[in-house]
This record gives sequence, structure tokens and C-alpha cells, in this order.
Amino acid sequence: MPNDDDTQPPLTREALGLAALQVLEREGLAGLSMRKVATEVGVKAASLYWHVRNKEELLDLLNDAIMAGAEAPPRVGDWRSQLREYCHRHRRHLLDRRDAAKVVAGRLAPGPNLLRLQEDQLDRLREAGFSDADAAMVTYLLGTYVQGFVLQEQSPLSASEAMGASRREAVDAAADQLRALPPEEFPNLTALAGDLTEPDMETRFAFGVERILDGLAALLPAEKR
Amino acid sequence: MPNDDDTQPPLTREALGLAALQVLEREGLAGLSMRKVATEVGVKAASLYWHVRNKEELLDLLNDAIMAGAEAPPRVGDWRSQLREYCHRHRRHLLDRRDAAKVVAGRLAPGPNLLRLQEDQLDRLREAGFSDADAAMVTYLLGTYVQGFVLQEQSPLSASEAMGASRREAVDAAADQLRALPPEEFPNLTALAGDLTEPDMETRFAFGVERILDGLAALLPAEKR
DNA sequence: TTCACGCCCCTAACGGTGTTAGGGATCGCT
DNA sequence: AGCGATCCCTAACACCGTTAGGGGCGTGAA
Repeated sequence: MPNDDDTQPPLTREALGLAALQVLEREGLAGLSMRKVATEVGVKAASLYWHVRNKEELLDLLNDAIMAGAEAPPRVGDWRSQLREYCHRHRRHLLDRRDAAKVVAGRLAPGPNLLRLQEDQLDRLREAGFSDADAAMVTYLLGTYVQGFVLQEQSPLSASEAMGASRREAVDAAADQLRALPPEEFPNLTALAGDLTEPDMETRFAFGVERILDGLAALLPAEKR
Repeated sequence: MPNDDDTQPPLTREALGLAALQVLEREGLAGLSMRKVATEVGVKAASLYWHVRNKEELLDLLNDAIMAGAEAPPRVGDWRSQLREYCHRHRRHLLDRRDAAKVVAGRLAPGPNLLRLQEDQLDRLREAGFSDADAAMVTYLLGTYVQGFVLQEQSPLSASEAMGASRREAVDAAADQLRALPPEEFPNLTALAGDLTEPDMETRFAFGVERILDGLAALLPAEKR
């Protein structure tokens, strides 16, 4: 897998981000090391420090590489359906890349790829009638929600799932664990064990999105809702 | 700082979580190692593996230790103000503990301390008139939002803030960076640079909470809003 | 009393990590 | 021809998570 072709392209910072992305896909975030990224681009570890101050900065490049190829939804329908599409696409994009949310989370400095999307989203929000201040808040709110949600979705829900066990098994185990609580002390958790462990993440995500969209509508004058 | 008192209390898993919490406060998540936690409880690193399968399991204990002492808001006012209080308290609790969000994020297996809060919140939601399924979804939604928000809030907003620079400086720098973008390509980002870098996280957080609460109200029959 | 066993801790080591110091090689420009 | 910038290297440092194997100590059974 290492790039030992010696007709390799010049080693730019952008190429570093791409290499990191491939290592991430192959080994996960925990397995992403300077040395592995270096081998990926056909170089020794210490050489990376010529292009990058430290690992943190490499992760910034990776952050942008992850967002590359993310596409804004088509400009059709009302603001509501466009924003909804935005959220679902963003989720899918992160979900499709191993450990993407862990990388992106807490890295609020957006790379060029994310900036492009934010620019577009702001445009649609203002066009829909949101004030400048509100529009800014809304992109932040939606971004936070999607990122936070996928972060949970992408991490194993228990140690047992981290090793072998399927998602279905892990979910059942979680539900049983809730049901095993003392019912006099935890009447609601035990009664709602099934609902709380609802395994369809798609509907769980959509629920949040729809609530937020409902809340946003209230910001607009009645005729623009 | 290490606990070299030899009349130390017995080394339980709970005590391990507490020790990890102290190390976290002192050194941050990046500086939290098995060896340091071990010294904190007056023991050598390898001994921890008698009480804990691996570091991941230690972090689970830490996760619960972090949530210890979190208090539910008083049961006064309508469901809306109670839920709002819940969110703001949760945020404050995490914010007050160094790197708490990073630890909690992506660790959805709740410890006893969080379970206690969830039980209570579910109780209030059902009492307010939410269906079982909705109540379950709501606690998840609110938890996700708060966690995701604080995760961003607690992480340095740029490499320059990680070293020395004050928050105020970092925010100004971020705004300038947005304004420096080509205005023809990024008309909205440049125009809204000020709004996008609004430094008062309290109001930013509150904005999201209020939108979500508005959205939740729509789930209830009109007379219960 | 002695033996065995479970509990809890130890030392020593393994392979891996991020990062730095310092030194070469190659290239274009003066 | 010489110089400086650019890019990569080897070697090493301190630290990391984790495991193997062993040593005491306490208790309960023989």
C-alpha cells in the first residue's frame, strides 16, 4: 500500500491530507500515525515536519481532505427541504468515511472545502428571509448537531461491539441492560428501554432535524414559513 | 501530588475514576496516561490492569466520575423552562471540567450518574405530555446537542489559541481571516464575518436550545404547549 | 500447623508513538 | 564556482499501552 513509485507527484500539503485520509480509511484514527502517513507518501516520518508543524496540523489537513467532495443539495424546493437535505447529506458524508466525526469534532477551523458549503448555506438562509445574525447562528447550530450526532453514531456503543459483536446484538444487550435496572428506582428507563435503544439511526437523526427545522420556522414572519 | 500516604483507602474502580478525574483536571486528556493515574493512587502502572481491562475501560470510569455531582434543576415552572435549565446546567457542568466533552463524546454507554439524570428527565417529559417514543428521542436529541456544542466550545479555536493567545485575540483573528476571503467568491462569509464569530458562547448555546424547544412544543397538543 | 489459593502489586520488557537535532543531497541563481 | 534554499535522511529521546511472570500477604481448609 505504501507509495513506493518514485515517479510520485510533488509532496504538497494537500497531498499529505489525502495520504492521511487513506491511512484513516485503512487503519482508523487510533492507527493513524506520522510514520504511517509518511510511508504512505513514500518518505520517512521526520520529513513530514518540513511540511507540517506537528500532528495537530496534519489533522487539520485531514479535516479538509475529509470534507472534499461534499456536495450541496440542489436548489429546489423551499428552504426547509433544502436545509433538511443539507443535514442528511452532511451526515451521510461523514458516516461514509471511517472515524470522520472523531476527526472533525472539536476542529472548528473550517478548511476550504467546508467554507465553500457554509458560504452556500448562508446564501440560502438569507434568501429564505433569515436575518444576518440568525443565519450565522443557524449554520453553527446545524453543524453542531450533525457533527455531534454522527460522533455518537460512529463510535461503538459498548466495549462488546468494539470486539466482534454485531450492532444488532449490541443494541439488544443495551436494551436488556436497561431493563435489568431496579424498576422502583428507574421506572422510566426500564419502561422505555425499547424506545431508548431504537436502533434505526436514520429516524433518530431525522427526528432531531425536524424539531430544529420547526424551531427555525418560528424565526420567520408567518408568510415566509 | 501523587498519593503516597500509605493509609490510603482501598483501591476500588470508583476510586480509579476519581483519580483519573484529578489527573484530567491537572494535565488534560492528552496528558492522561495509565502511568500518571497509577501514581495518583500510589501504585505502579501495570497494577491498574488488575482492576481494569484496558485504558478504554478506565475512560468509562472517568466518564462516570465526570458526571458525578451533576444536579437536576428544581421541579418548578413549565416543561419548557425545566428543559432549558437542564441543558444549561449540563453545559455548565461539562464546561467546568477540563476536557470533559472530549471524554464524554462518543461514549454513549451512560454511567450510573448519567442514568439518574436521564431517568429524571424522562419522567418530566412524560408528565409534560410527550409520548414514550418522543420522550426517548428528546433526551437523546438534547444530550447530543449539548455534548456536541461543548465539544466545540471546549476545544481551542485555532492553533494560535492552543499556544498563549487569548480567546479574544483568537476570535478577532478568525473574523479577520473570514474578511480576508475573496468577496466575489465568498460574499456571505465576508459580509457575516462578525456574526459568524460571535464570541458570546452563552447566547450561541441558548439560541440552539430555544430553537429546539420551539420544535418540541410542536409535538404537543395545543393546550399543553 | 501447614498447605493452597485468591488477591493485589511488582519489575522488566516489547513495540510503538510524537518530536527534535543535525547532517547530507539536489537544485537554481548569482 | 559558490551559495542558499529546499527537502529528505539517520539517530535518538522520552513516553506510551500492554503483557509476562513472579512475589508477597491473608484467609480458610486439611
